Amino acid sequence: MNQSELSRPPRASYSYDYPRPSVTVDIILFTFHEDRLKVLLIRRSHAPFADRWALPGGFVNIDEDLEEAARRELNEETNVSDVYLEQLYTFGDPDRDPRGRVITVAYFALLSNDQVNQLQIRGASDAGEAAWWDIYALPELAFDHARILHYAVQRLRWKLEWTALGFLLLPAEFTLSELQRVYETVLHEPLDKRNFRRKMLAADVLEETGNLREGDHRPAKLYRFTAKAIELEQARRRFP
Amino acid sequence: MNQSELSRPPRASYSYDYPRPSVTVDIILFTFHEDRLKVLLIRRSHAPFADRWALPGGFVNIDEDLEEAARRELNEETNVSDVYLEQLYTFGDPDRDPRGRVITVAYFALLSNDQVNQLQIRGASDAGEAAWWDIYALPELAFDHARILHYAVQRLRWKLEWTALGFLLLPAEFTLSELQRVYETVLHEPLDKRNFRRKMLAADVLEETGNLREGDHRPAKLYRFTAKAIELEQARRRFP
DNA sequence: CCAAAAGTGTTATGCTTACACCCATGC
DNA sequence: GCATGGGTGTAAGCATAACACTTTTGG
Repeated sequence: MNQSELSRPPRASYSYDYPRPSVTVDIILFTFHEDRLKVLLIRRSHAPFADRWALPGGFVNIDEDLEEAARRELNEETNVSDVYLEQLYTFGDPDRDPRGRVITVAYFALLSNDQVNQLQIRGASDAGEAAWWDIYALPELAFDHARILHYAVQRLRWKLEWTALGFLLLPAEFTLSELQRVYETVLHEPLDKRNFRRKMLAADVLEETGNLREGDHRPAKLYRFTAKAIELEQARRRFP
Repeated sequence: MNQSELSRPPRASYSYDYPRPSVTVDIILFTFHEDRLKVLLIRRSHAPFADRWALPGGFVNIDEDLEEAARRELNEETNVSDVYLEQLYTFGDPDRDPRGRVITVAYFALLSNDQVNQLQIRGASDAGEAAWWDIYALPELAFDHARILHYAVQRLRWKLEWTALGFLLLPAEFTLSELQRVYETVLHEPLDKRNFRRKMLAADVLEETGNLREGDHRPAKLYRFTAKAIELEQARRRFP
């Protein structure tokens, strides 16, 4: 920024007299549950948009980093602390909140399937109820949250196409079919089983755990992601 | 955001009593000039970081969209109005500005070579002098601007690898060699001439203008980007 | 033995890469 | 005629996409 502004001598109005916007963080927390891609929403209990569903989030404290604020808010509302978080985009349309200027930094988060069950959603008091919603059957959302969520879904798709992040939505051990279902659900298109498996295995990011998923039918091998894969995925590189 | 926060009944402190950060935009304006990738920097005239170079930018007005703020600042300091602009990232480390909490939304901008010459850099008054700096020979920067700029260069590389944005740095008509030099400079690696040309032409985004660049040696065909290419580049798709 | 999901290979096509020489012009 | 940058083709390797049947288990 022209932070030189900040240090200009007082003229008509001193720099710090500029009216300041409020800054919030919003979190789009995705998970994969019962073959559905889900997002966590909170039901608003007050106007505006009372009873409408909204993304979890809240104010950034004055001495707190943005990502830290996102983690804190998420932790306050869901009790989860160990999630993948990445900054998505900053939305600052002056009319996005009817009560005043609120700029929001949106964060995109992935929660593994097994964390979901342990998860204790708080905030039933005045934050209103919280619930997981299927991404393909959403209610009407408050503010510009529909737009934010749409943007987040696009980003998630892109991530899955080019990185190995898919596993972050699954439990530590999973079958290739389960992984494929994640990809199919997120990308919203069917994938060829043989090609999917070959590509995934060729990427050299999976290893067999030695365990089997016993179920109704033929048992399936369980896999986990290798530590190497988790590093690799940080470096944004083409990847299945 | 949990904009529900905003509407919670007053408790210990009313929501709007939260101390608010300042919000600025910073612009990383790239161009390509004399075979160098350049960025516009402004010399600070006041503390902190007096005499250090910084990215252009300034406060977001209370009723102004973020991108609008970026365009306004850019226009105020450089007189350019028709640039490619895209949001880069939001930097919000509480200590990034020694004078207080300043969150900055960074924008990434591309200016074509021929716009550079017409460009009248203003702000010699108290914003200090402005200058184009070679990206590979930068001075020390104020605040966390080195980090922001580094991030912007990464984004620019990525853009060039996967989209056809390269032409935004060049004049309306250019030779394939000139285009190749842009790519080589930005990516910071040599490219094979035949492969580069084939890929570019195969992408079906260039057309001959019919004119030739006359020079010291054999004249070169001039190309322009097709209208289609400019649309296509919006859709983030693999591309030379 | 039947239903259901797991698992497995081959071929054709297109993209990527590596690589070296002739061409047109100005001086 | 020579120096300089403009311009061109081919072959090998690799990734992708399309496609159908057998295996293993539980009931």
